Amino acid sequence: MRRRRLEPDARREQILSVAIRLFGAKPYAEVSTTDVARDAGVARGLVNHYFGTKKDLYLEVVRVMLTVPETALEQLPEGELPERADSIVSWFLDVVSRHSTSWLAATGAGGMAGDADVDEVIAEAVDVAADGILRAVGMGEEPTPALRGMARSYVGLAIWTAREWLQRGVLTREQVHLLLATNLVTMVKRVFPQAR
Amino acid sequence: MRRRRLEPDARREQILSVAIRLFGAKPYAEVSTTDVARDAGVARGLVNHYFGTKKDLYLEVVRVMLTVPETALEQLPEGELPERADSIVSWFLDVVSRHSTSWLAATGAGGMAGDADVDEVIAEAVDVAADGILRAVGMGEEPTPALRGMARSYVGLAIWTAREWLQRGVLTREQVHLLLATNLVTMVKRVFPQAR
DNA sequence: CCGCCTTGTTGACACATCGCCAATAGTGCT
DNA sequence: AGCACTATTGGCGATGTGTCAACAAGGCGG
Repeated sequence: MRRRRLEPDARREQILSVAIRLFGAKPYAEVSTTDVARDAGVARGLVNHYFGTKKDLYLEVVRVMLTVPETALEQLPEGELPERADSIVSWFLDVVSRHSTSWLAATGAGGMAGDADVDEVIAEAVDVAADGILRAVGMGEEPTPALRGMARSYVGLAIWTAREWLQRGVLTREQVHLLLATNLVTMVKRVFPQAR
Repeated sequence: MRRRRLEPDARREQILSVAIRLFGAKPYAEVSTTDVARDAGVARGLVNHYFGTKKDLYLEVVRVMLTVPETALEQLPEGELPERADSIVSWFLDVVSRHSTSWLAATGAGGMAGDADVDEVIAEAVDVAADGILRAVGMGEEPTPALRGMARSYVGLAIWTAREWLQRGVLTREQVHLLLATNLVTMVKRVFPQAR
């Protein structure tokens, strides 16, 4: 058995990519650290050495899966509210459908049966998305906690609806788009103003 | 060690109630069948004897937690759409806040890291809720799959928003009510009609 | 080219949890 | 009281996880 030494960063990266693949394909409980180690061609102890506990590794995986999307909401959409809403929704659906499998796995992890650490990772990603929404609709100037809460609720709607589309396939993209854009307009005009 | 014999139904019920308490307080992974057995004053093997696997027990627990709510949407609300929406939302918030802890635990299980069986149990509960919504707004006559999907999305919004309220406490009940009622009206008037 | 030394890597040990099943002992019935 | 039925037990084997001392790959100085 010839064993090779790698730079810590490289080895860590390699193990992580294997873990992402496995956790993306099977639920948490059905992926053992032995599986990860075997697929990475590495001793099981090394996984713990680099990532600590199995849950720590999983948290890292989910964090990566959810961080991918936040790449390009840079250019804020122009125009009136309805057009802006369309742009935002289109962008969201593009991103989500591109990494659908990993995105579904990450959002489906939505709690890991109530685990606090996993919840926190997801909550952070939702926070980022919610702030992005508020900025895109022109209400990003130091929002109140209540306003951010409402925006997070909308993100929740978006996640659920996208899952309905990608996972169950009962909605077309057009229907999803309509649903999300319409509700976003309603939120901005009728609900968000009541947050004070 | 005096051991007592119980009727199978009684014993099963007793173990289940203990399991509900424990799974309601701690996440899945942090509750061992040993804990359940100890709190029930019973050998661990008996838990398996009555419920099969640990996950089977957990499924039963979640099923009970989510079935509680569907008690009393019997009397359909009267009046025009906005009034109906208010009634539905009020009913939902009442039910949810009454069993808040167990409801939070059950919906927070929303995925258990992607486990298919848990997902299915939750999906069934969401289905029931979605059909209830459609009936309450007068669109319950054999809905198309797309319409039911849209209704499920709304249920998702309701779940997320209620969690935002009960768990994080950044929204008042009034704000939650406004958000859900307003979006429900929008859904019924502008989105649901597009499902064909 | 060779020995050393740093440190990436391994293998095994201890521990926890779970599913299973033969053995045991309550409990109602004759 | 004795018996039969079955609820209940306790332990076995398998699997998974975290830890840690020991090992060796590969660069460096001599």
